[in-house]
Amino acid sequence: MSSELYHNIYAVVKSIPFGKIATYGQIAALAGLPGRARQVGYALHALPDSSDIPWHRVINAKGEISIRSDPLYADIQRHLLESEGVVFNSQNRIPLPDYLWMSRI
DNA sequence: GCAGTGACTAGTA
DNA sequence: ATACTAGCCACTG
Repeated sequence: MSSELYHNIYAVVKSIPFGKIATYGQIAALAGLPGRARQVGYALHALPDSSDIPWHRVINAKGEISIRSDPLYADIQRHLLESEGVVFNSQNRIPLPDYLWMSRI
């Protein structure tokens, strides 16, 4: 099932540049779903692995990788991000001001 | 149709 | 810094 809003979410995620990240809340707001960050997570969850959507560039508001039912994906996501030059700090977090796609200001 | 779940977030303590 | 809470709403059984 692919509603127009889901399509919108995917379009926004696709527009995140290489080496940059965005939060679920940002994606929701840009896709016309202010305050519905959970729906972004659900939309990405419904994505097939073969998708060309850069889902790994979406992280939570703390700069951490959100764990799915299968924790294996956290490793995959981290690896994908590191291959794009994203550096994690000592707490396994991404310094948001350094890599955030769009400023929160 | 109702209740539980979840790749979330901002607020409060 | 961590822990808990309310709000959020599509999806699932």
